[in-house]
Amino acid sequence: MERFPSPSIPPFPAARRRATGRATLNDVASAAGVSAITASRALRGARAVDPVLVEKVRVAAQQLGYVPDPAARALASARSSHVAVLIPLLSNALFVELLEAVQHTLAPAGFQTLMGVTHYQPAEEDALLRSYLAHRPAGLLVTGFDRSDAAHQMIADSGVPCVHLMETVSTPGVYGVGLSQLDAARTVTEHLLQRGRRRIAYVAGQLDPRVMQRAEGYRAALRDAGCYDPQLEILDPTPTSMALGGHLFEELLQRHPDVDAVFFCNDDLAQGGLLAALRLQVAVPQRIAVVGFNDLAGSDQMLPPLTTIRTPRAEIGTQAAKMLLALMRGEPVPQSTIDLGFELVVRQSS
Amino acid sequence: MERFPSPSIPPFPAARRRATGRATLNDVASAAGVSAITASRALRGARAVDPVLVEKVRVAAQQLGYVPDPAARALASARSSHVAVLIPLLSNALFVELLEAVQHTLAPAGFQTLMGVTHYQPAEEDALLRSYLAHRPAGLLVTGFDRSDAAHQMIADSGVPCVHLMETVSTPGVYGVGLSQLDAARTVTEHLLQRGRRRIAYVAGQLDPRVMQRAEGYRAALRDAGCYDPQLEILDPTPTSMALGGHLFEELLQRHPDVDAVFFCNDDLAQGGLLAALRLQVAVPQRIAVVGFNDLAGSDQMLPPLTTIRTPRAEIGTQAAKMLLALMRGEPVPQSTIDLGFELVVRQSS
DNA sequence: CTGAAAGCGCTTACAG
DNA sequence: CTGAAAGCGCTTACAG
Repeated sequence: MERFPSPSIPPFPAARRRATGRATLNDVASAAGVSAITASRALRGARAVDPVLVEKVRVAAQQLGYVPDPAARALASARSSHVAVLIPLLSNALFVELLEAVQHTLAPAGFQTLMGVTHYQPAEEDALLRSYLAHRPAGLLVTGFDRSDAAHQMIADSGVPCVHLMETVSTPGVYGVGLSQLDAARTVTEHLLQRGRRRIAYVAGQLDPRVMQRAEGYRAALRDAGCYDPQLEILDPTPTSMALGGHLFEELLQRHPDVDAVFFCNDDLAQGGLLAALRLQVAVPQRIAVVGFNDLAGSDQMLPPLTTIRTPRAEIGTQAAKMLLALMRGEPVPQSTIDLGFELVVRQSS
Repeated sequence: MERFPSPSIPPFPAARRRATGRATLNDVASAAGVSAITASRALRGARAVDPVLVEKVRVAAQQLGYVPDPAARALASARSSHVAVLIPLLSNALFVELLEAVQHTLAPAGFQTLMGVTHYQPAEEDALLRSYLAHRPAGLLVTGFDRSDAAHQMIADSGVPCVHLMETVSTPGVYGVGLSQLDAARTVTEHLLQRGRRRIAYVAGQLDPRVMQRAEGYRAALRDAGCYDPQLEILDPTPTSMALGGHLFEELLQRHPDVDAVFFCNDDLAQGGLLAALRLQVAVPQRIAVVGFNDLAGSDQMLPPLTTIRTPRAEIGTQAAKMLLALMRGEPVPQSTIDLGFELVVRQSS
């Protein structure tokens, strides 16, 4: 009885294999009786391949449970299946909805979304861009047009197709899907004017580019009506929140007892303001009208329900992703800028 | 004068190059006067390399602006720098905070986060897992322990380190960071009992596993107190929202006029309930006490401020990411399960 | 419409 | 502590 039998059949050649055990394109090709490159083309649906062979390859891939290796594909083609999406913040529901729409559109097309949060910091955006661009993404989605020169340069140099979210512009060769923040702000301000308000405040947090564009819309409307008063602007760089909204609302009433309307730059601020009014027993809209921006979850549940501007962020995400898809595929893009507009939603707070 | 001068210097050899123009590891190696493999080891800080050479390589990489190609690295090492994170929903702020913490911990360690949203659908989770696992992620983070057999199998077969989020268990070999949803629910229910409430309702949406674990905690507490009444449970599979909370609150009051407290399974529901109470002029907490779960943004701003359970989701994200980092590096993990607990936050609604 | 060859930019596994 | 060779699994660029 051998305790340590020497194998009668020699072991496999001192394997240098580092294979993962998964089926490879070559496995599929030999199973289908074609070359690797034909299998590759058949699977990608590229170029003309004999339909009979395509079917053979399909079946073989199916049977072997073949899943293409994204790393190999990226290395060989110098382009990955990743799309990097840079958004300022995740704590603003707006961007969450934007992101979900993007992902929902990109995923079925075979692209993975790499999300990066910039926290409104140009330096963070630069770092993310540097890191993500190293991955040679197939496409890039960024928020707004304001960024560092270095960032602009990196994007341009990379040659990666890029679509800008949330704002509108008309610079040729620059792609974007959004709305005019200025026009929307002007619209809701004019709504307050039409309701007879004259002492209208603009209360803002975060002070990112879009918040400042809204400030411009607010100013334009009030200047046209001849009742712009810079004193009625409260601009706080703190990130927006319901708590901040309540706090700034109180501050506003103390500093300007004669104010008869407030335009909050974002709904979370406005919701906090509405709650503060309830706490302070300030009648809305009788004593003071309140309006917000974005129509976030809960605004319709407030007491009174909040008048606001509905922004089409989901549609922005979808359209931007579709535009990017076209750019990545080298297809023609009918228009480089899409303005999706906005909607004034009048509820009981104004 | 030649209109079409033929070049005196021959063009570069009919290049088969498909290079990207970026510096490669070989460029760095020759600039530093070492072999590619030594440069590779020096840059990764792996194995012992002569400190002098390490420095040379560092300088060369710096000067050439070398950025390693993740695709090549993934292909050669059969492991990417991606970590896939599967969460149920992005519309619940809880998961957004969890995700941010994860990303914040993983990014400095050089890992990219790939987020996937399952919408609480096992089939969607299976599809995401299949797709993400094809990318050979370095690690995996999933929410909870409930999933399809296929999903469990895929995770196990992949050999990819995996940490489970949000719940606690003690299955050996299974890694997790979370809290006992049952204990937390029991605690807030006991709080209501201590305040003298006896007709305590449980109002829930979504009905995901954790919501049902909370239901068990609620039942346990009430059974112990001898006042469990299954009639007082309203279980609605609809996703939670403030609007749903308001709606279910009204329904509850109509069906059970004698109810003296409500435990909402999530704060958004509770906030909606509180607003509905205000609208209906139902005194909280005098007529009815209201408590929530998670302590989401705005709960402290409500009227009255909401009593709730604070869950440490950011800390869960951080700890889980750290645990995963250790697993990915093959470092020992002191304990496979971390229970981060919870905190009862008593405000004026109870 | 199809294929043989080369190469993408790294790391593994062996040697020394 | 260092390196030459091979290979990861695809796609590109040429030919035919």
